[in-house]
Amino acid sequence: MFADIVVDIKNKQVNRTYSYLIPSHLENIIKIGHRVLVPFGNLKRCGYVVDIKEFSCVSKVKEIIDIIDVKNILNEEFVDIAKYIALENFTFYSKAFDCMIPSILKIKYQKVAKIINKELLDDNLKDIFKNKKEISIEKLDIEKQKILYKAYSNNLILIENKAKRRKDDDIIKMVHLNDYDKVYRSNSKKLLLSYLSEIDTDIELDLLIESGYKKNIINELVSDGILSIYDKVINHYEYKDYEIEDNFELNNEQQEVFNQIKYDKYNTYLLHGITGSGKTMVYIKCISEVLKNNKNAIMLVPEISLTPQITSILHSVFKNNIAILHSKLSPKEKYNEWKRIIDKKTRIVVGARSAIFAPLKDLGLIIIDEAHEESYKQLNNPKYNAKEIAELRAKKYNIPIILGTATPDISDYYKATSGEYELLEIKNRANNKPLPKVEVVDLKEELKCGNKSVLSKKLQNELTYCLDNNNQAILFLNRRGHSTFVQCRSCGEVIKCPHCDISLTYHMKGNYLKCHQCGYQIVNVSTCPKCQSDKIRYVGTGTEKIYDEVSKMFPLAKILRCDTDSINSLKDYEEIYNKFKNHEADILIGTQMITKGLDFKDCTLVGVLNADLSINFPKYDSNQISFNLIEQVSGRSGRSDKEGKVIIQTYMPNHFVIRCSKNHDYDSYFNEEIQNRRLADLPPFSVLIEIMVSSLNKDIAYDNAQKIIRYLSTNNEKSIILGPTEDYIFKKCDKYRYVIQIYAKDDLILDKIKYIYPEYQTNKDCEIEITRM
DNA sequence: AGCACGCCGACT
DNA sequence: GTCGGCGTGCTC
Repeated sequence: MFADIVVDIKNKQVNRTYSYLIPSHLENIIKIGHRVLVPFGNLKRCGYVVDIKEFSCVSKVKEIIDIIDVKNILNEEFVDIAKYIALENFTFYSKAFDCMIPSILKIKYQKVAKIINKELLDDNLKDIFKNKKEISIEKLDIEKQKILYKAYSNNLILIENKAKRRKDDDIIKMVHLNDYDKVYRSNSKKLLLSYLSEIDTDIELDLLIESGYKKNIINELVSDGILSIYDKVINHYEYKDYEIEDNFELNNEQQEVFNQIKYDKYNTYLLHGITGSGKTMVYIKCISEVLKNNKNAIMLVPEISLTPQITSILHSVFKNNIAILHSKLSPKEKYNEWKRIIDKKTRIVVGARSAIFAPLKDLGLIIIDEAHEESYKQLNNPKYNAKEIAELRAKKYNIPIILGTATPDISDYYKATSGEYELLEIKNRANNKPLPKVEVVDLKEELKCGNKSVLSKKLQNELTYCLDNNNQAILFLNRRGHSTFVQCRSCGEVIKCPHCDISLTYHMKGNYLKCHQCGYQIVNVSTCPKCQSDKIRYVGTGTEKIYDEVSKMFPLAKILRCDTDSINSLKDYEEIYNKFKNHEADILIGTQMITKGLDFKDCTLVGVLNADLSINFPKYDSNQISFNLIEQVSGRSGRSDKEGKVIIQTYMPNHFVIRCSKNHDYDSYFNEEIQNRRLADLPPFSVLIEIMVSSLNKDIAYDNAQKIIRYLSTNNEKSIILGPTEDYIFKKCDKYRYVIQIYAKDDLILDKIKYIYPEYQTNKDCEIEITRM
């Protein structure tokens, strides 16, 4: 038998399958999805079995060396998913496999030098080897490496490539005593043999060695055929009985939604429920239902923000039947959760984007909470959209997907209205409280009145009122990361990255300037690089500045800051979350992080400090992103008996996004936005594709972009092709970047686009990157 | 990725 | 003449 194998090398030239002979002793053992060790050139590499065939048309096939995982960690389903990712998102096959395997299980490759014969070594070499038989080359300094390569070319030593796998916790080496009649004189051998016949069962090798029996004695007996060593796979827990405490009642609206979901066929339900409508309760009922039918469920949530509270709710209901996967787990912790899934110790997986690859079998349901979130798309290595993977898996198992959100993605809602998805709605909050009142403050007017503060008069008053009544407030500023930059007050020079088109970001910790595009750094800048003036100014507009200003205005209030700069781990986040929840602080200032799913009963005021930041962002879906953000953050206000209030600060009070958010009017917003999209041929009326053409040479990049446009334009009638235009960041890492936008309206052009990629696989002067938006 | 092969300049 | 630089092409 032969296996088609994808070799674990991320390189354009080997991004295909290679055919290998399956050795007879591994036939029927090697299955699709197995990881195997294969010879490749003079390398030993990990390979993924993607197909098994009777014949091979290749004349010089090599044989598979060995199987890497005794237990199959991937299967046909994941092989198909990997193919999909590689093909649809223009990436390497092996890269696509990477995201399905816990990092701890990834194969480490190393190059080692081995001694052939000690007598061949001169003093120099002996010194390098010390007393070892083989040494790893990469760790040595360059001079020593040179000596070794020289010795290798003179046939004095061997150099080999090795592939190492982490020791598997669930595979243990067992020692078995065979029948024998040989009599040993060696005392230690006699001792060992008498011990083994005494216990009369197989024993772990490690245990024997721990009890003082020497490895070489055991090995000698193995080579004499007296003992044999074999791998034993431990674990294999079956699902335990589970008690589900789902005896809470759904309200009528929730119950009606629950009743409409059918579990025996592939279907996508769009659950449109306003903030606070109790979507989580519906999810829990649905998951219980699936478990009752002996099937399992995956639930995706965006990033870490939901985990502390969602997991505590789910934990209280599902106990240990739940595994949690998120990006802030250490590789070891991730692996532990992953193994619980593989070992069938858990039946529900909750996690961020990558949890869609959870090796859960017998799927019965996939839930995607906050389905409008952008974070379900991974932007690079490899690019994929967790929603699409969910679709693949749901089709495979013929099961439903639930997309839950208060602010559906425009394309999703369009599909729901056109019948492709099934629309489920919850129109009232679970506690029947009205949505918070929203007031819009025109920042132009504030400026006219001479208020230069980040907080409008209105917001200041509301904040005072809120704090006086011992309530809590959230202030939201949509400024991602650190947005401080450095400017010279003498000449006005803004310090920019020499390799990119953006200004450098100041890092207080460590006192250095860093380019967030290419990583370029300068330490301790005290004078202007242009005019040598020492009048350097740090300009900040991030949450840090807001924090300072608000603490000056409200010196008695306890204030917390929550953004990517102040949060390093899930623990930090949970600490802030719990502090605010327990009312140990009065004001929470933050970025996107604080907009999602949080539930604080004393929070009655939400301030959106600058709604325009996201509306003006140069993206086709900036309206949608803004509406979602405002709606989501508004939903944090007044979730319990206390009435909530929202203040939106903007320079564009008449923009339809602001107008509709003011009344929490999704329908009007949808109608206006879908109209915009229809007129501009934007999704869902086309597939938006961006091709980025980049080169160190500006002209080469431009000419190639032109060439691609000419190619795509021939015989194209329906689709719209725009560009080439300079990218938002025109120069990045010394490369000039041009962008082509395609509003694809038929499959023809999509096929054509797939042909562009191979053309540029070997072009060194000019790179392309294709992204489906 | 890593190596062999082949073509060119610069040196014992 | 040869040594070593890197550009090119191949690995089942």
